[in-house]
Amino acid sequence: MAKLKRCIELIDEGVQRVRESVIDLPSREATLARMLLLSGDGVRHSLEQSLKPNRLNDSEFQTLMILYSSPDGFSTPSELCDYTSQGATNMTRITHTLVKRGLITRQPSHEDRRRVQLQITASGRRLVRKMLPPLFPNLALMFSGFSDNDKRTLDRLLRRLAGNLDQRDTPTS
Amino acid sequence: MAKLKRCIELIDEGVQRVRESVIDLPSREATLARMLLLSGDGVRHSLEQSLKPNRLNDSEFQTLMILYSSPDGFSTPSELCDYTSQGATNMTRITHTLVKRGLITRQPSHEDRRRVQLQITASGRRLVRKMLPPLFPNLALMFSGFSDNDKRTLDRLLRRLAGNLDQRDTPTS
DNA sequence: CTAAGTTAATTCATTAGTGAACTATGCATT
DNA sequence: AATGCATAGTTCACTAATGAATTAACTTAG
Repeated sequence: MAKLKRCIELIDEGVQRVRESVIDLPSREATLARMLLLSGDGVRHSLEQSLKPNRLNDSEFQTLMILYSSPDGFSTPSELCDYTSQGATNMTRITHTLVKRGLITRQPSHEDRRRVQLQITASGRRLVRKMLPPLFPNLALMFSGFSDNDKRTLDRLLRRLAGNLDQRDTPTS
Repeated sequence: MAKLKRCIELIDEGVQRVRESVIDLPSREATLARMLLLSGDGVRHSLEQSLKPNRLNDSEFQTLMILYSSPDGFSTPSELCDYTSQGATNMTRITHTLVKRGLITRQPSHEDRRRVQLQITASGRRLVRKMLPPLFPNLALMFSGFSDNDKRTLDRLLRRLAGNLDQRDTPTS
């Protein structure tokens, strides 16, 4: 990494050259889409660098954070799947590793015996409180040079993009 | 998928709740970072849906596109690694699958015998020209409702973000 | 009450991608 | 020419995530 700007230059050049041989190429949109892919990967990479000392990856961290922020500290695998856009298969693995590390517990639900109750442990809460503050400087750096207005605008545009992306897989027919 | 908006709502709620117990949480930045992760994943998912009928994933497609847009249709694995931010290991795999499908050729370089010359084939070019146009409507949908000004702004903000992310892994010390 | 359908979670096989170690070539210095 | 160092590409072992099939438990319609 540490060369996103260079990648964007290469995208610009590539799109430009493809444009010469492919008519109607929506070059602005193609470039934006590539930059969004790149930004997402860059943010994830930066985040995971910060998480690495604690041997958690992004999806494990996210899962732990949801349990942390849940009012009672409880949830279930399927709920966590919804929240994290992970498949059930992967969530099984994630929760197993978190259990193994003593950050959460799993026990069968009494109301619905298909379900599994997951709960964050005291140790899990402690880890979250320890991990969060060191992430803040990264976030600040990431958006350094962004005015309040820039941030609001980016927020607005990303929400609109999300709405549009949702359309795609919702066949309107 | 098809629920990015829902995920963003959950992020909003989660960040709000974490804010109550963690002082100094930069909630706006945290939300933006999560939305960028989500957007990147959403764009990739949408793109890969479109690529699937041709049994290519994003990194294979990207690799093929670079060879397509290269003036002479030539490149080398290490160059492709730079362009795609893929590791050399993975590029070995990617080029092997593209060769197997007859979309590119590989032959040892004469100038430098460590190198491998990769070249897109006529069949590879044909596939690219066939695949591109069906992607355009998706790109249009993705940015529907975006004014020219919105697109310019998003472009500008993402470039700035990329610059900031590059800082992170470049220890200024 | 029971048959059919749905949901929750898991297992297994497979795909993608990474890091470390290795081979071979080229390059620079003496 | 011999030594040391850097680069290009590969292999191998491993991690992360997905899709298909499976098991068990709940739900609903007849």
